[in-house]
Amino acid sequence: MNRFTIICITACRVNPDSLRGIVKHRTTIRELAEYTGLSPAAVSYALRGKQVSAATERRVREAAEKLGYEADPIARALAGGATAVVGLLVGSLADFWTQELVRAVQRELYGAELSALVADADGEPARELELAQRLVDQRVDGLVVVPIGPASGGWASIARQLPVVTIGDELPGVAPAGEVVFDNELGVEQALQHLSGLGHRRITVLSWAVETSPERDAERAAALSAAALGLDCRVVPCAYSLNGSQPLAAELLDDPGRPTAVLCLSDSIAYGVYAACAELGLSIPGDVAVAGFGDHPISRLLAPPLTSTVWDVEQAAECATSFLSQAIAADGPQATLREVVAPVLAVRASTGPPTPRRG
Amino acid sequence: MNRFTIICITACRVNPDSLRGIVKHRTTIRELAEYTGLSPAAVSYALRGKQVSAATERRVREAAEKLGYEADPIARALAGGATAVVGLLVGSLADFWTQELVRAVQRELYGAELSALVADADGEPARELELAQRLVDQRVDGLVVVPIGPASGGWASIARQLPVVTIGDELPGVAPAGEVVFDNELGVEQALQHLSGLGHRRITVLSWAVETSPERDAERAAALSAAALGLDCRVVPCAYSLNGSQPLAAELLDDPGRPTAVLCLSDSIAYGVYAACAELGLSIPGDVAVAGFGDHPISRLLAPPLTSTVWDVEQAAECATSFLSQAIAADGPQATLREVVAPVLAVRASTGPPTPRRG
DNA sequence: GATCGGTTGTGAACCGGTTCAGTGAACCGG
DNA sequence: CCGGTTCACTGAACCGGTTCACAACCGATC
Repeated sequence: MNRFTIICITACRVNPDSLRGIVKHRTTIRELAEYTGLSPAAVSYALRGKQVSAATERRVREAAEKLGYEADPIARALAGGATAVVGLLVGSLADFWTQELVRAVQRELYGAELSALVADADGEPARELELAQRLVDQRVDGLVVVPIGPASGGWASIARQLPVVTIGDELPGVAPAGEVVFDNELGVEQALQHLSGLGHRRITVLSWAVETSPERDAERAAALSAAALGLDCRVVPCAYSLNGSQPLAAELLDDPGRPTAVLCLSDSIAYGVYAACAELGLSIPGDVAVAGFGDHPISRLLAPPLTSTVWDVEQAAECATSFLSQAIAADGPQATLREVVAPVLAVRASTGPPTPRRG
Repeated sequence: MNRFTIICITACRVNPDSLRGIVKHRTTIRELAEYTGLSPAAVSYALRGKQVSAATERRVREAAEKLGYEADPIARALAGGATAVVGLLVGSLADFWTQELVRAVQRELYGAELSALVADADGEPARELELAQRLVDQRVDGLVVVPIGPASGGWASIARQLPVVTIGDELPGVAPAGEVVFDNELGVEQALQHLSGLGHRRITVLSWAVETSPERDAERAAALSAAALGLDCRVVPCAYSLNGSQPLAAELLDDPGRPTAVLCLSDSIAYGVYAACAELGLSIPGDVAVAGFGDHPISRLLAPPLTSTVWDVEQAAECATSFLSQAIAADGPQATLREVVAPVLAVRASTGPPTPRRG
């Protein structure tokens, strides 16, 4: 059998202009240098307003405008510059409040001309540090963390490499660039006082299943015991989502000796309690009073509307972004910026006085 | 006044090993080359299993393992390789269903060892393309888009540069790498049939305020008119969020000639209607029946539980990620992968027969 | 034994910025 | 007029990979 080899040589002289729009060519700094008659180094400096005369800077800027030059973020990152990307690491994206926080942070970052590389530990504390390292490898300029894991040495090492801002819980011993702290201690105290005031004595706290450091654990225990004067109060760790809390709540409430009130440290958890109550035919707040934490926009639409502790996500996001921007601009270790967000208890119909049990 | 100049010279001989853990040093490909006695090029090839003998490949892999070598994603990206980052561009992160989708996509991407650069157009269609371009500039390997804007020429150009997968609406004329399509036409038809079957005649559809292309607009109009046989059906565009829909719904319902049923093309919109009803003292479904779209996990917890059209976010996310992975691996234009997700109407207590009006 | 084709591996250029050391020119006080 | 600064800019190295063109080597074929 014969084999034919067909050779086809086409001489092709393409006018570069005709490629515009088909293959996009980014203007490089060297082209800009040639155009302005300067060296690439001078252009690089000029664009960042350093070490050049005002006249040159203006000339370069005009040329950049004209040629539509924009620095390649990847090349800039490799050379050690900023990427304008920050990492946003959350403990559990399944939690509705966290979702709202992500939205708010995204909006703020857009205003600050930053992009976000979002990572979700999906409720597994062990995954947190690995994801953080991955973000660092991507050369993010900074990190916003909503921690659920313990504050290990790995965090300290990361915080030394780039600015880290925490939202919600702290990472003790890490010395981040900024902290937006929720005063959980006070929040829990207020909520328990409210329930206690209504006459509840047997209360269960559904806490998030966070692998806290000893200090934070102690903090929380202290808050609980302090506020719990005279209260029969149990703390149960719980998955940070609706699907996680529903079965746990069902088990907890399907018992004549059930608590008269449940305080959930996240609205997502409270939603699971609602679902469990519906399943068991228990009425809220008649059979069991329920309070949440975070105050998701939907909570006031539930039946009954959910009593919840308001944590302002907009404020938290604004602070965190501002802290991070400052730390990135400062470009060196500074004192930790800190903002404590005060809890406000929004009392709604899901909490009322306990009804006396027959038996 | 005297000036003292203090010169302090400290001869400092640092053992490189002692710096470990203080400043993290990434092993580079050249170090790995030196260690194995090969050239950097050979190592690069070996790590990607190309053009090298099996023995060499094994040797390099072992050395990489031993030295803890991991390729720098930034350098790789600059050299034209893959970044293992994909862009996730959503029309409105304020929409709860979109939030769920983002969560699901994140989880899938984690499984595929990809990271996500998330961008939110925040309900503004004009912002969509700009954000997409920004993601392309960041050298993402691909793009997952939940579009709200029109399919302009800009999209076609982007789809030619990298794989694009759409979820939900399509971008006609763009030829993306993959499409996960929601059959909105059928979904709307089913919902309207349900309402019609209950006896509703005057129905308002609160649609998302999407700047659709003519084709999609026509599609939707066709679906509506086809299903709306005998129905007095009005379509009103609405912001894609609770806060956006509540005032609109309040205005719409504060009118004796109000519709007997409202079909919302997103659960977020329906939540706004619930809020408006609470405000106006209208009962659901007695005074007005309400149906949603998307079936957010919370919807079944509302009072009354919301009738909604189920769009499975897990399935959509899985498909989209799979399509994108395939397209990235194929590394060249392929036929568009396509999956149509069928709507399933979950009937709950928020829809019932209309009550006759007095007057 | 010369030629050929295929496999492995190398050297160097390249991606597109940043930055350091160095050079000339202008400037200044003595 | 001279030594010392400061200013504005340049050349070249560098970040850490990828890839192209080519060389060395091998066995098989004519």
